[in-house]
Amino acid sequence: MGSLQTPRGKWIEEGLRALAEGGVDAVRVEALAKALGVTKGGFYGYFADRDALLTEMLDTWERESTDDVFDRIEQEGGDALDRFRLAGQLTFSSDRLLPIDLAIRDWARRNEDVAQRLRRVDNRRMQLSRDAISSFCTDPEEVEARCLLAFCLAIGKHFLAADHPGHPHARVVARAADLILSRSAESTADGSGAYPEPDEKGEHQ
Amino acid sequence: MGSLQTPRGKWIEEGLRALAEGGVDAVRVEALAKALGVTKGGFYGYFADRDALLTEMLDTWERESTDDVFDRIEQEGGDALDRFRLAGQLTFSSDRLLPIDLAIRDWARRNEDVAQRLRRVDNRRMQLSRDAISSFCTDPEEVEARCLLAFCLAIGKHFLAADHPGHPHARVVARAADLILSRSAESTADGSGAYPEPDEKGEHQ
DNA sequence: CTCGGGTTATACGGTTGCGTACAAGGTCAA
DNA sequence: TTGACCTTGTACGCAACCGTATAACCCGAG
Repeated sequence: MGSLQTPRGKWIEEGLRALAEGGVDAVRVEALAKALGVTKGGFYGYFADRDALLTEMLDTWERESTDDVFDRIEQEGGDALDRFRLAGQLTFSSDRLLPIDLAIRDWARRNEDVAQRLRRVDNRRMQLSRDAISSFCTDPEEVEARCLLAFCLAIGKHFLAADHPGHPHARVVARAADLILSRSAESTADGSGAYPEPDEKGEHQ
Repeated sequence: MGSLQTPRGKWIEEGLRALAEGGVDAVRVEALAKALGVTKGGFYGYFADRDALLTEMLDTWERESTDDVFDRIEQEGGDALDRFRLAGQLTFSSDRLLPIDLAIRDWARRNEDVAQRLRRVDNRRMQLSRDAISSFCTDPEEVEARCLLAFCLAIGKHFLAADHPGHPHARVVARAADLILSRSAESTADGSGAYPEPDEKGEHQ
């Protein structure tokens, strides 16, 4: 019954680590076994095959990315903007979830099942964004446009390599968030930004 | 001398096709050979190994994505905004370049050499964006922020799966571009958008 | 201690992929 | 026609990986 030595969850965990680091193709049974300090002997006791592991990895990711985040938000309370910001932090400032998220996005471009899951997740997230932005923007189409921009920024910045000579990257990101999440695009000249990016560690310089 | 049967370029071309469709890991010598209707016999006459092919694929992509595009822009002329828009179309509305671009972005996250190339390319593109946006926005930091948003939108939208119920995706994208590329974020209530996305084929519904 | 259930190591067969060696074929010029 | 050169097919060794079978191992219960 008990998974006493290398429990089911360890394989999933290691699988997600490999996915985050090297993409789906890096999730290899024997490689995971080596990383866990065992051989693949036990693996097929828990999973029918590699595909079964991938499915459970996606289940785990989907739960952590939605249910867990929404539970936490429910707990904290706050208005729509607070909830949106907390969700964004929990998801896109997480050293655990962010790299998995990015890897899954690339995976989804080539696998319809994964794309469908991602759509479920993104749609739930998007609703938070919609609620938040609706609180200061009345035009429904503009709300959608701002939502789109918010997500494109949160995700796209990790796929961009351009520099901003003379401007710290974190500051440019904060300023961009400002443009999207403020009632108007008038510059808020102090650059501290209403929605700072706490985990910006100088990527892309 | 002359590459008379399955020229060097054919391998690169097929390699880029495979890259666009399945990512780096899909670029396999024997698979390319089969796609070209030959065996891998000839491959190693042109390339030292698989890595040499990958390098030349990147060379080709970099040239097509920068030099070729810039030449074309030079030819057409126009003000900074025209040039920026044409560059965007040539790059991100190209059935050829776009999928390669996206695949390379994911590749770059795991390979420093590729990341460096991508940085070169993105920085050149970003300068076009900077010139264009500077023509109507004076705050240098805001210019950078808008440039960032423009690129995040152009690229990020392909990594997002969220829907916009009740709003055609193409229209939301056009509206988002409007927000970034108009002097202010005041809604331009007719949704036709100053910067439509000509090649939006209803992705994500 | 001994037995039994669950977990793991080991060994195997099959597939796919890289890179090499060499033979076979085609083409062009002498 | 013949021979040189270039390109390609075929065959090979090697490694990584999947999934299976089976034997060894560890543990707690009786």
